[in-house]
This record gives sequence, structure tokens and C-alpha cells, in this order.
Amino acid sequence: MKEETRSQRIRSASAERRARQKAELRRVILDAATTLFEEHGYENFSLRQVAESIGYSATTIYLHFEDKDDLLLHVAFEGFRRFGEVMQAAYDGADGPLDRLRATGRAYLEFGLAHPVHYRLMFMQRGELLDRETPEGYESIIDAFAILTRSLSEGLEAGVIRSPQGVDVESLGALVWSHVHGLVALAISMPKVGRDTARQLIEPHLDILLAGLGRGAGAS
Amino acid sequence: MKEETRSQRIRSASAERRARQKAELRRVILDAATTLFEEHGYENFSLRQVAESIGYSATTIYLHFEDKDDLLLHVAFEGFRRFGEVMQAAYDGADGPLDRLRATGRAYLEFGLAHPVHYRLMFMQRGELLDRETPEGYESIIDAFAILTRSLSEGLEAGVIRSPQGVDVESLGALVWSHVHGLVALAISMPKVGRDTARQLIEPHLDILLAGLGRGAGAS
DNA sequence: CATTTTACTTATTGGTGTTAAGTTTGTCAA
DNA sequence: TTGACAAACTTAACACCAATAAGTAAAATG
Repeated sequence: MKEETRSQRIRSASAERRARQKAELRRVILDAATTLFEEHGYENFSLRQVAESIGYSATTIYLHFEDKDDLLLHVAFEGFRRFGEVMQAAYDGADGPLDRLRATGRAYLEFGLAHPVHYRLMFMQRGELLDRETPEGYESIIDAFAILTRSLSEGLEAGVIRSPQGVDVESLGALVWSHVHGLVALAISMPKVGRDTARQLIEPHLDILLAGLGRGAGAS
Repeated sequence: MKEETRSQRIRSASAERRARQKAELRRVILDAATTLFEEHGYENFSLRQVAESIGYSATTIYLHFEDKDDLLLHVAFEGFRRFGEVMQAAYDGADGPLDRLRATGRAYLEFGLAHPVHYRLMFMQRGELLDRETPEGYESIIDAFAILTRSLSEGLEAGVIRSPQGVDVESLGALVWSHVHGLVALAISMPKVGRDTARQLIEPHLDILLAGLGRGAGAS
């Protein structure tokens, strides 16, 4: 009995340890991938490099991730997690819906400018990756988007912003999102626009957006 | 003398023919590349495929283009040319600065939705390609952008739009550009947004933009 | 102690861009 | 007309890449 119990304990502890080690290696791979991805960018990112940097053969990665896209998806999740934190901080640091929209807008731009490689992966390069499965990683995306829609809902409720006719809150979120996304996307993609121009334009940009939302759009 | 002249004529005609044939092959390569690029997208586009599709070996391409990026650059130029035509048509089909901005905005969206692969290459994927050299292909880009700034200048002159403080016409162009670019970019990159949402949002989007420009932006 | 499972590696396949080294074909002067 | 030369094009090769299959050594299990 006693022996039986002990061996059982050992067995389960051993299984636990192996699971932990497996999860650890997965983390090591993901961290190395994230670093190398940011360093070399999407185009020059390879599984072989990741494997070499952590002292494993390339095929080992396939024991922890389905394929390259799956690994990239989780690199993107890492980005979404950080992104969510930044947005939440911006939200918390401001008062009232309008200021919150403004603050999150600024934070959004700065995140994009500070992490262009990640930003591209998350929002520009492989959007279809996000349709793969729906694991726990999606929470961060939903959270980040929820911060935006929360500000909008608060603004609608308080009456300080008005949605154009026939546009629900979710679409309104997409509208606001697209506004600042355009600026970020151009800044990190088109050298002619660039970071300085984006920083110069963000305030007028937000002015226009908030003014447009404030008055409601009846034209046309 | 007569023989001398004839041989000279033959010689120059021959050289001309060779130059023409060379240019023709270059065109054939470029057309095949453009087609295959649109079919397979950036990621699955290869020189070997292009070569195979026109019955040449892959290395022949290097006799007419510096490298893959150079070929892609000229594929992008093809896109810019078409894009410029579409924009010009939209401009010509409308009267007055405001309607022209609106018309070009709509046309811009529809171009992006109709040619997402090209749009990505031109405005999202490899903007640094445009910094390579400055051949004749740039005219189309400049032209397309000029259509936008022309409408803006006309609007400023007529007093129907006002630029935010400290924003010159060129930056104002970038601002307007970024507005509609954001919508297009999200539509073709993020499945959650999608074409339908973009088409639904474009009018409110333009309303907000034009309303914001119309009143001037004094708020901070 | 034997068997099976786990973690990992090596080998291989079929693809990529790019360069170097041929080969054929047309041009041109003697 | 012929021999040198250049242009157009191909084959071979290199160094990568993602991905799969087959193999190996150690650990876990009964």
C-alpha cells in the first residue's frame, strides 16, 4: 500500500515535472522566436535560426508548435499582450471618454512606432493567422479592442460623442481604429511619411476624429 | 559609298530590332510577373514560376531586372499606373474640391478592395522599395498623390476646407491619405473587419474627415 | 528486466534567390 | 567568307528555407 502510494506519487510528480519542462522549452522557443523576429523582421525570420539560438535542432520546434505559422501566431500573441497593457495603462491614466480616446490614440501610435515589426505582424501582415484556432491567446486581442469600445460606449452614454446613422458600436470601433491605424501603418511602411510626420499629425488627426464624432455626421 | 550607307542602315536597324526585342521580353517578363503576383500573392511569388510561365530559364530574368526586388518594384509601378488612372477618373468625374475628395476617397477604397495584393505591395509591404532608384516609374506615384493635393489646394483656396494649425499642404495630404488608407488596410488585412464593413464605413468615414477639415481644428 | 513512450536528432524532399560557368547564336571587321 | 567577339540564354551550383520521415538514446512503465 505504502509502496504503491509512493510510486504513484513519484509517478505523478514525474509527469508533472515533464509537463513543466515541456512548457518551459516551449517558452524558451517562443521567447527566442520573439526576440529574433523583432531583430530580423518577418522576411528574415527562420525556424533554423530560432533553433540554433537556443541550441536545439530545427525539428524540435515542431514538437511544440504546429508549424512556422503557428509559432508566428504566438509571437503575435506576445505582441497583443504587451499592446493590451499599454492600452490599458493609457485608458487608466485618463479621465472621461474623450480624453481616454485621445490617450489611447496616442498610446496606439507610440506602440506602433516603437514596435513596428510586431505591429506589422499583428495588424498588417497576416491577419488571417488570427482565424486559425481560438486559444487563450485571443483574450489579449479582445481585451485590447474592448478598451476602445468601452471608451466609445461611455462616450455615447454620456452624450459627448454621437455615432453616425446606422453605425453600431462595434463598427464605430472599427472606424476609430482605422483612423489611427492608417497613420501608424503609413508611418512604418512608407518612408516618405515616416515617424516624425506621424507624430506631427497625430494631434490634428485626433482632433478631426473627435470633432467628427462630437457633432455627429449628418452630411450626404 | 552606297554599300557603306546600306550596311550602316542595316546595322542600325538591326541594333534597333535587338533593342526592341529586348524591351519586348522585358515587358513579357513584367506582365507574367504581374499576373502571377496577383494570382499567388507576395509570399508565393517566385522567379522560377515567372520564368517557367514564359518558357525561359530563371536566370534570364536577371538579364532584364537587377533582382527579385527590382522586378517587384516594377510590378508595383504597374499598380501605381492603374491606380493613378482610377484616381484621375474619379477626380474628373466630380465637381468642386469637396466632392472630388469624396469621389477620390471612394475610388481609393474600391481600388484597394479590388486589388488587395497590389495594394499591399504598393502601400503596406515594401515601402522601402520605393527608395531604390528614381526611374520614370515614379511619375505615376507622384501623379496619384498630386491628384489628392490638388483637391486639397483647391479646397484651401476656395475656403471650403481649412488646414489645422501648423500643417502644411503636403502633411495635410498625408493626413487625408492616412484616413482612407487605414480603412483599406484593415479591410484587406483583418478578416474581422472585411470588405463589407469597409464599404459600410466609408461614407461616415469621409463625413467625419470632411467635417473635421471643414470646420478647422482648434481643439487640443 | 523488457517494453513502450518521450524527447530529440539526422537525413531527405522539394522549394527558394542568386552567382558562376558554360553554350549557342547572331554581329561585325578583316 | 571567315574568325573574333559579344549578346542571349541555359545548366550547374551554392546556400538557404519549411516540412516530413526515419532513426536513436534515454526515461518511464508494468
